[in-house]
Amino acid sequence: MARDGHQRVRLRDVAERAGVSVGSASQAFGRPELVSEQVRKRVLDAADALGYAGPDPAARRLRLGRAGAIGLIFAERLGYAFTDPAQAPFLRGVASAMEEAPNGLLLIPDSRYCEEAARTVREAAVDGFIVYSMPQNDPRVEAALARRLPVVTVDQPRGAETPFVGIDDRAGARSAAVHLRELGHERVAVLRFTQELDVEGERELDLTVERLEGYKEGLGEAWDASLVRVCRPNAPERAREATLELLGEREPPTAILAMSDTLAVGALQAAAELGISVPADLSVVGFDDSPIAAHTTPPLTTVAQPQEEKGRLAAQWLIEDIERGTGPRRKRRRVILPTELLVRESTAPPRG
Amino acid sequence: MARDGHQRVRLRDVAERAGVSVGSASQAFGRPELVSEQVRKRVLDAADALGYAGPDPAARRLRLGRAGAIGLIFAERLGYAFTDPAQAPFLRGVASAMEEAPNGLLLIPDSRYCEEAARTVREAAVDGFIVYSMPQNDPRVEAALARRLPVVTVDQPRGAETPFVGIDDRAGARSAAVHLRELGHERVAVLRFTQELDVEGERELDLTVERLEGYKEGLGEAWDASLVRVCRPNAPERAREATLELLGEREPPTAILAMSDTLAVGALQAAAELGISVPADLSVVGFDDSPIAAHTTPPLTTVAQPQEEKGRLAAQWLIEDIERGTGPRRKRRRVILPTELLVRESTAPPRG
DNA sequence: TCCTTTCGATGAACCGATTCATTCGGCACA
DNA sequence: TGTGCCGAATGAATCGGTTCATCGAAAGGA
Repeated sequence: MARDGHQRVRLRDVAERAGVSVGSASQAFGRPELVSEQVRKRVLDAADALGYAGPDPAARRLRLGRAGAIGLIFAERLGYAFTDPAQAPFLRGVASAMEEAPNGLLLIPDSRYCEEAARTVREAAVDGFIVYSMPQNDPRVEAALARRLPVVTVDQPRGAETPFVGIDDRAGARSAAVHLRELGHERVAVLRFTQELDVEGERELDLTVERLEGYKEGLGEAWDASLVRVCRPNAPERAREATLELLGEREPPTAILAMSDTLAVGALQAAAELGISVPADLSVVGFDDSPIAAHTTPPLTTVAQPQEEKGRLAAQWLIEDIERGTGPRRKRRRVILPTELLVRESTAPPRG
Repeated sequence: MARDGHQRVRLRDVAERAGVSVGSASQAFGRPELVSEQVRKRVLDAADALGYAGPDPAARRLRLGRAGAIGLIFAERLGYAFTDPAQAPFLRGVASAMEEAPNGLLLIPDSRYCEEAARTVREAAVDGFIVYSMPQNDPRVEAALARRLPVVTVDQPRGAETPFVGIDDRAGARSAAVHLRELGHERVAVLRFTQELDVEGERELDLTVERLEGYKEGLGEAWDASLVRVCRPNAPERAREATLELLGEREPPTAILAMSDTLAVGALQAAAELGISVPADLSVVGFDDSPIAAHTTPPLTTVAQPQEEKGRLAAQWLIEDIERGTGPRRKRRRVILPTELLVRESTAPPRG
């Protein structure tokens, strides 16, 4: 027995030591009911003695034709992706749908170099992909589609010929705006995501456009383009700065529509810094109903979207497609889940 | 060409169509410099025509002996894991260390059934594992170690014979407690994690014990075991309830030590609900310096730990080990990164 | 013209398993 | 004793590539 740098132990070695054929050894692990109790024990003992950890995943995968994992392609750099707490419920949904089978979830980190990232997609050992909030024409998305594996798209891009899970962003945004109008707000600022995700190429997030349209529709004549601020990345800091700026103007807004709770948090923070009371002097509405929304001070009025359900559905559909194999394509599935305005304590009629 | 249920296209088919050997076809993809421009073009064209998406990952992995991914084993059910925003920076660190090579990050979801989870670990196509904050003797950890792949442990478990990255939990906790003592607090409550992670078997998180010890040391004679509350899971809700209860007592605490920012958020919320001012009437100290800590109201005093650095280091070490292969084991690496008390605005001397 | 290089293509061996058609041994029954 | 049957073990084929020793042809040099 080699001491430190021991060779990899193969099934063959185990079989040899146990004095049986590789076939039998394989059965002993994979389907015990096909071999005699005796052989099974001998094989297991031999494996033990040799320190054999079980069949090599790569090899069995090749033979079985299944990777036992699904890939998840994120919108931004992996790191930033995790910054938005709204994604946690989505992942939870995905995970819950995957609990039954021993599958893994392969995150595809976005590399600094786009080409590398696409390569990761091409070389990923997975049975299918979930594409989550990606801009259209992203090289990773294209690489995923090129692999001809089952793909389910969530939020973005909407156009592709794949099953799609999304929400009615426009309606959700509109409901937030209408809420403020009904409270009587006239000057409403908007904290929005950036439009171009990449410096080069105008890769738009439809989602951003949709929400913007929704705000516009809901605000009606109260819409004021000069009160729109772009926040990039989607993190509190930029929102805080933007809000400080907005509130410092001669005629500050009485309410803020933020495209995410993360941005709303930044707005709340700016208000607190300036001693401006929310909701008495400023109303704030978020989007997502992320886990933090209920725990901010004051608790955030926000547009809830069923993130967990989205994740669960996407994973479920994908797994179905994978299991059906290259069978007959069902008609393209597509669902738009509803949003709901959750009125908490960050909104109130404007003063005066 | 089959229409819908088209067969999988193999390299062999491409080679045949291009009129070259499989060897050459392989080279055309893998190392273009070894074949003539002419052959390369022919192969690529043939691949195109056949809709060949590139070499099958499973097969090439088998041959290459590298999976091109590392596994990440989390503490709790995958879903809950993502609930704690403190883990985001850790993941970011891991991701950043992985950016260079086209690697994937395989999350191992905890199944409802422990056995399933261990099986996922056994069958995961990865080159190594990062074990992150896991209780000792967890079946998944054991499965990971049994695979004889490189493993790096973070936070937990401390005992294993693997490279280890952690922080000085006790010192961190102590510094938080000392801070409160120096401000003059006498009655200090503690919101702690649970000790047993599983109903059966007392699988302790050393981390919890360590922090508890730290608090005890720092508080000295102000330590009062009757003011300790267990919060499970690690989410604001339980902390909120516990805090409401604590503040409703006849002689409420003037300060709270929370083992995570997530718990601290719950405490802040409870205080806000009761109209108790933080920090005037109640001081709160968190742990982690998670992304939300700076954005709570008021901004949270907390023990910062270098999550991102932990992630980066763990991934770096793991990748080194993987690349060195079964080479000579270096002496066991182990690092305890420093924590730092960040005093923000949630702590002040007690009233009166 | 003949001998060396050099460059590129070839195809067999291999990666580590699973599967399945076949063979074998033993037992029951006629 | 011969036949039939059944459960269990066998081992070759296969999964889809990569690699490398070998070979051939073309080019260069004497």
